[in-house]
Amino acid sequence: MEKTYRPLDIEQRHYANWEASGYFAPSGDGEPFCIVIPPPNVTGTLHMGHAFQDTIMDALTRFHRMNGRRALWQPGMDHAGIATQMVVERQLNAEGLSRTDLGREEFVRRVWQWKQESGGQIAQQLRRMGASVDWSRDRFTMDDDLTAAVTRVFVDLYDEGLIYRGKRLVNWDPVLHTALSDLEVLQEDEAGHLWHFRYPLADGDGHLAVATTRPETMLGDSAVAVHPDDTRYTHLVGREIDLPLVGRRIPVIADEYVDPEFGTGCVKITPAHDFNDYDVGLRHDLPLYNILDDNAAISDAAPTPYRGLDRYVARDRVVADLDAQGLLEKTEDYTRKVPRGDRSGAVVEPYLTNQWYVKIGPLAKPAIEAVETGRIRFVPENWSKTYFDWMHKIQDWCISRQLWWGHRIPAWYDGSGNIYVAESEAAARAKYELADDVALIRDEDVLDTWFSSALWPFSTMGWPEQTESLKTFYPGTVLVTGFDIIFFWVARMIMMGLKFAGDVPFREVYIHGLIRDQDGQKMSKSKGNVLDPLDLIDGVSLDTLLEKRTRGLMQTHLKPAIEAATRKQFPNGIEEYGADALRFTFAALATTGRDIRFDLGRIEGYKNFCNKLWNAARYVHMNTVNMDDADAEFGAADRWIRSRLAKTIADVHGHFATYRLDLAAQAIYDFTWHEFCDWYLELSKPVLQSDEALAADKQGARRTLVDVLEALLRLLHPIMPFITEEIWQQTRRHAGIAGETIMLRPFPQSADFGADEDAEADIGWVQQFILGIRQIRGEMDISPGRALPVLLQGASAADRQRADRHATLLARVGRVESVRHLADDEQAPPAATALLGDLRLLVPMQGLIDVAAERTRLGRQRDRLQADLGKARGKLANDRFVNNAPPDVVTQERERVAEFERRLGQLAEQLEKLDSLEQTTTLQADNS
RNA sequence: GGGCGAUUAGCUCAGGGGUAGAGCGCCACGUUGACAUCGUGGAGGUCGGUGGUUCGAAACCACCAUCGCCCACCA
Repeated sequence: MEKTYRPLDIEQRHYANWEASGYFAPSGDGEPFCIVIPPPNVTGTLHMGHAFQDTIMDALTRFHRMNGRRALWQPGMDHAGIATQMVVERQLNAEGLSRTDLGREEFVRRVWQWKQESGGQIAQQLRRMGASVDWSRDRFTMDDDLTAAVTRVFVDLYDEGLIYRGKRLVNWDPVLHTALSDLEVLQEDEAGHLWHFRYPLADGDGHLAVATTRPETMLGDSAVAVHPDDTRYTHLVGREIDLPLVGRRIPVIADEYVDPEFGTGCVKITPAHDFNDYDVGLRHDLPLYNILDDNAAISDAAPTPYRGLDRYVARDRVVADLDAQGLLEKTEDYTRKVPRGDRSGAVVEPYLTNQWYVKIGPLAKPAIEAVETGRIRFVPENWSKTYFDWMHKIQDWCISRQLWWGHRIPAWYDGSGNIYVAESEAAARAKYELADDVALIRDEDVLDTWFSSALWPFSTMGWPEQTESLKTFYPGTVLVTGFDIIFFWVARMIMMGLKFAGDVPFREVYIHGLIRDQDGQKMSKSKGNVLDPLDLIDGVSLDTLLEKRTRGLMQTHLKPAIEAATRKQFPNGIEEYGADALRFTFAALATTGRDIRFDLGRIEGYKNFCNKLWNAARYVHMNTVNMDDADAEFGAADRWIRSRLAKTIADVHGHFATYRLDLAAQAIYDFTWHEFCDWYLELSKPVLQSDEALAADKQGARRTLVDVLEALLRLLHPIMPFITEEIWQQTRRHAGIAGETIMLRPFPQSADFGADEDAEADIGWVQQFILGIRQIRGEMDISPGRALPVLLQGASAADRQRADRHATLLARVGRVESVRHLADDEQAPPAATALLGDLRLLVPMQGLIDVAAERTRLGRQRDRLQADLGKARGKLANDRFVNNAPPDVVTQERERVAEFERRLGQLAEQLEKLDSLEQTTTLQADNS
């Protein structure tokens, strides 16, 4: 092995081998385990959120696979209707073409071509992350069989009356020219105005005032509403208004919807362009005036002067015209919510169109129950509340989109506008017994991308065929996803799964947090703070990083600031950390449900951890060449590390079971670094490097080194697959283990290594001994290389035994030159002191130790002890504590006080000696 | 307007009714044949504030502050 760990040399080699060997496919006959990947957009590239999520899913999959489960991580991609169509349309625009120039068929062909050539980069990036997805089952939401599943679901829902077509207000994106669902519309605060207009009463008896943020919509007003209990306006209800600019007579109506406290208490009602007004219109049977067209320009339904004007031009014109007529009362500054399409960013209009809807109530009810009854569990459980909140007030889902890329709606119309829904035109003719000469035209619309995503857990398994996969891997075990798509995706999968696959789609939903930058900001292209996971794996130069962060920037004025910030944070670019360090970082930060600030310090530290492991392995391998089957005797240190490993393994199992990858990572890290490397490796050296040590003892140490390392690699494999495989390929030979890959070896079990309390106590004593000596050495500035003589005072029989038994360890690891027991009546020489229970470790001072420094050191210890003692005594002096606290707590407190007192006594004695010593020294100095 | 979350060492974060933790950073010393991507020792926190429950609160409860997120039709 090389002296230092170099990730890039090894990672890609192993992945290629795993994939080629078919290791990712489910195998064996264990209990099935299944995770479906949240299908990334075909247009997408891997970002930090993916990398984080994929790390979690891969760690879980590898863990369960190693535990004997028939594990499937189902990969695939989403056709991403709007996003993909936008990408290809942009390309066309660059060629001076539009999609209408091409026509639908040719355009769709172009999209497929784009997908073949440049779609799905993310699949390669997933490989770099080490994702053990079963590529042989890769699926795309537009594949023929998945499309068939979509069509089938649509037809079944339609036949059952759960899909309907209706004309009502939808969120209309005037740039993309499509309807959007409520979820795809983001409400954003924007500065605007509130205009107060006077509307003259038709009988010439004055006017009333209305306030609006959208003056142009007054062209479509059907009424003015007041609150029924608003006595200011009771006399106006039932009278009419002369609508200015339009010349229409509209009524004044009373409706509970109006808030008398707001504005003037009079609301203009525009049923065709506002969701609330639409409802008011329905209640009062008001006419709808659709004054906009598909581009959100003023339509022919409005008076001639405004026709064809953009909505914002029309707004200015309306305000000016009303002002000219003296009808503008006042203009206030006002912040309002502006709805924008989440893809286009365009301001969305409530717009009257024909669309397809899913009647959601009957689907939502069982989906709510599934979570209420615990058939599906959210982790952390808190998120079920978010789920319920949304599900209880869920609205019908608008599923039609006026796009070309997507699953085309399986509905046909005849000349009279009758609708026929079936799997195909032929099926429709058969189903509805239509004559061949009836001309049918297919609906132009496609389905919301999320419609097919909702079927993902069973469509990928071959549904509606009752395939072996479906039977085995549905329901899935756990879904791993971000809270941002609980509504978009999780809820809809639950509804569709229950409806069509006969069961919940997964048993648990693990919700993880968002990856943010070091300042807690969301990573986004426009902020220029994006980190590319591949750059963390491979490293990147500053120049490349600057280029990536500023390329294609919309707001070019931010470029200098982004460059400056990037130069400041990454003056030398980003070094190469490797996929394992990145994965370990994600795992260590994966506390459930909480957002994560990505900290480069952490990944740096975990790369060092890789190096630590690497070098520990080098040491183990170095000492275990040509292992034979000679008899082995396990010494205390061997039994100790085995016991510690058993404990760690048990902890890791527990942490995986509760999805606490952070705690699992922490437990492994601590064991590896602070127990195996810091202690066991050091403790093994005296045995292995000694000429006197018995062959069986040496064999015991060798056996332990290689056994523990080998198990540790398996323990770590789910989080760090590459480095563990690389090392394991050597370790297995030393350990005499068969098997071609660590991936398919069993996950360690606690019982493989027994707990050993005696060994833990024994080595615990050795550690305390050595730590005591080290502390003296460190604080007294004694060279680490210098071996120290140690005197033991007040040793019990057990202390004597241990000191003898572990003399070699103390000598070598503690750098102790000699250990001598002071006789009971023997006067201790001046010495630096460490306490180990009743035992005192004395390091004679002669020529070694500065008396004043030792006194300061002991004084500090004494102060600390006294503070603790004071607190403990205070508690015991409190009757209410003694009477009310649990007896064991009181006992424990008494023991602490005794312990503090004993140690304080020892320290006081030592300090006294130092005092007298110093006096002597001073005396001598005076005399000379 | 509702709801949720966060606030612990300089930074990033665990923890959790009785003794405050890790990594990074900091200080000192150190080339002991696994590792300087390291070793050894050390410094550093009245756990956001106030009140309550309790023998005991950093932890539980209430309120407040600050920050963040989600949902919602006030023109």
